[in-house]
Amino acid sequence: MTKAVQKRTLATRARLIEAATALVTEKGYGALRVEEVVQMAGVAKGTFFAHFADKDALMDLLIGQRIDRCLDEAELLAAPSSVSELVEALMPLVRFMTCERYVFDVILRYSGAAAVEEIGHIATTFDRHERIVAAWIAAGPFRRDVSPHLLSEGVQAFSVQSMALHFCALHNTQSLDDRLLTYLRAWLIPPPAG
Amino acid sequence: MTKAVQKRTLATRARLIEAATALVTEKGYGALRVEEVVQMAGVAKGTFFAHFADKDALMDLLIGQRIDRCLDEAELLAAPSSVSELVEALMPLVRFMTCERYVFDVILRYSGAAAVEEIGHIATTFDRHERIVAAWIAAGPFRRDVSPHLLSEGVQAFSVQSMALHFCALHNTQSLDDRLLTYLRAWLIPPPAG
DNA sequence: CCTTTAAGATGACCCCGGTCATTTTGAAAT
DNA sequence: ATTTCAAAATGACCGGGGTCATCTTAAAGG
Repeated sequence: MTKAVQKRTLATRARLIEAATALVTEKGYGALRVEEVVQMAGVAKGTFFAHFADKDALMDLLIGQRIDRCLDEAELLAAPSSVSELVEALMPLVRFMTCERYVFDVILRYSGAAAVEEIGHIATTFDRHERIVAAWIAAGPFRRDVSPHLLSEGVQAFSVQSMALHFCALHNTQSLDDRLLTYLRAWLIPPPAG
Repeated sequence: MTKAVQKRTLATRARLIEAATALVTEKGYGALRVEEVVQMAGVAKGTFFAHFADKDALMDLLIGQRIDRCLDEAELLAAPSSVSELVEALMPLVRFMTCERYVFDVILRYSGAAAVEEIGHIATTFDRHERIVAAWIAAGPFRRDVSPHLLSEGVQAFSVQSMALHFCALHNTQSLDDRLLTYLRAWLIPPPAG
């Protein structure tokens, strides 16, 4: 009964994504124009919007895919055994997320999670990332008075904060990784008893 | 020599802001249209952009003003003596920031701080907020192994995280203040010695 | 094969933010 | 008063995202 989707549909969709990917590779995410995508894919503009709710939905897909590849690599890593190793492990993703201001904006908009009906790719990757980091934390020498899950959410919060300040005119004295290191030491290492 | 600014200029700018404020009050921030603002103010469209770099710059001003009023009230409060009192003190601002999805988006975009040349209103209010909270923390029964400044930055990070998850389809089981409370307990209260 | 029909594709059109060559205006200099 | 000129205002225009009535096509039923 769910056999309504035609072969043609998938082909068109694939061509759109292929064209978009090529254009992003060539000129970056922020410079992507729907007009150019449909022209390169050889379809009409309306067709684009039959496949994607809006331009952001395509961005969500493309960026989500890239993030997923980062996470694939992250999963191969051994659990970090110190905060600085953790920062090291987080950096590939952080670097992608800050490669363009526009990319960071889209991610913020979609991590804080899209429309309520449909859950986007980026929101899904945030979940996946949270689980990976939680597993690292559970295996490492970090505080144990709260759950790895909560600690992992905190790592995300501090990562976002570090990235936001990285783009901020008021606070670009410290480097992104130094700042993240400072935050995560305070968050993950139990202070000496007092 | 710096006497180039005419009276007319200030009057026009005031009319634009007045019109925008009225329209926001009537229909919300997300529904604001530049076209309507200039019509109500009785000026041409081009004039708007002679006074504001873009629509976001006006939003930055309007939202920044509202945040400043929240902070004025926050400054009158006594320093909170527990995490739950702190959350209580933070909530008025948090509630405004989440009053519309659009408002939260603008704030994220501008707290992460606008163009590098010009520092926006919102970015300035984030700084002010950080100082107010740092003073509260310094006066309260919170951990002392790291600076109030750093702790305050963390409070902002967790506030943003809580608001983002509030808008997220995947994570709206817990209420915003409950979530913030959980984060801040873990952040501000030193875990028992171990 | 031909008919039927719903999924898919189309492109003219709209909306709205932002630009810029041109015109108007205020006030300083003569 | 008149001239001058830079600041301010103007509105036709553009770019780009998004819509929708209409046309095309794939494939199921006869």
